[in-house]
Amino acid sequence: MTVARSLYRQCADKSDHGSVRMAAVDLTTHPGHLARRLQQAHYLLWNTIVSEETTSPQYAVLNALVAEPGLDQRTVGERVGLDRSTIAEVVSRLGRRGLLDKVRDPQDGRRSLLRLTDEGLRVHRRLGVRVARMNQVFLAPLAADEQAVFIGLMRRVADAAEGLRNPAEPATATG
Amino acid sequence: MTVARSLYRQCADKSDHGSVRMAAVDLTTHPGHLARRLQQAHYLLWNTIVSEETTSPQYAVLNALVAEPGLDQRTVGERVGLDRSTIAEVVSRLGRRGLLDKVRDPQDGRRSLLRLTDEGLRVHRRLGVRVARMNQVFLAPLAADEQAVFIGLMRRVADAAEGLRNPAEPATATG
DNA sequence: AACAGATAGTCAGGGCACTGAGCATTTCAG
DNA sequence: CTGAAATGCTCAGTGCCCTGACTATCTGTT
Repeated sequence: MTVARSLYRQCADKSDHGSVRMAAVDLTTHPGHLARRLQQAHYLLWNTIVSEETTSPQYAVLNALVAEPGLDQRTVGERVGLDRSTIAEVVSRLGRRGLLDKVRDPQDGRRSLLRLTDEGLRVHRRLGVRVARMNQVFLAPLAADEQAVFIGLMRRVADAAEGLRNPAEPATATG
Repeated sequence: MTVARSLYRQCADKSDHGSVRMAAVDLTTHPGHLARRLQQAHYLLWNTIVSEETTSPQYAVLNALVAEPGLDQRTVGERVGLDRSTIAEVVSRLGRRGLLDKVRDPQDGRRSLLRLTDEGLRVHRRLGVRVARMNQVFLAPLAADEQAVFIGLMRRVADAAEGLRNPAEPATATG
């Protein structure tokens, strides 16, 4: 209701210059801007604490394949939240480093089936401890109960937006 | 304390294959992974609700220059959370579109001073309403009080990590 | 005046993330 | 069985984001 009003106070009075600055908003109250800064913070911590070679999205892919070996590329992307183009790039890099194998599905010639190599498994295992430590550092500014709340809220917002991506099938029966 | 243990349960027993999957973690409990997904969600909403031409970081730069016209490039980057390389690219794009002017500081030949053009001001004003609407949609899955909590938590985590970037001057007087 | 260090900006390079176009394969309707 | 629709993937193009190397300018010493 009043949110839009308070965020963007149009200056009806125009005292030449002083009121022009009123048109600017405070970005630290914008969730989108904070989400971006949060991700940058995470990028930084990952790079210093976890690994400089293996990125967070790459680790996510390795992790998905540890959980479900032989998954096809599209599904892996869906599991970790990467679109078709991005998952292709990430998989390509992991393949180039010999961390996973990629084979055409004999049953369905469109699919690419992915499977970790021993080296891929080893990298995933080695990084696990550091990832946990990084998570602690990331959330360190919050008290224990706040951390739980924070994660819950992030998940709910992210999941909600996920629904907007996959427009949800029109539910078969229409008339 | 127990966080690392619960997040990454090493499988001591090895029943061939079933226990291997235990090594995988649940990414939906990882703040970093959620931060990435959150930012993607924001990107999507921005693209559909606010603008396809002007991105969120670009808007942030415009906004900073509305608040403080004639600011130098580095400081603008600091205000909106963009490093020297990224701010250069964003400014270049905005300049190419004629939304801002960039001039060398006569007082200090290293600096580039930035100032919005009339068109830049117009774009910023036009987007303001949509940005507010987008923020509402983004936070819609949360109740009003939860939204406030969420923003507060994000800000604290982001600000804390900010400190790690700029190692903080040794603070002059120590004794 | 000269030199060392700090500072602002550029450039090259690598990675993530999206869209839109296009290709091959599979599936389904007729 | 055949053509249309759906599906999985690739490719080109754009933009954000970082690091490390380099240039130009300024500043404080000596």
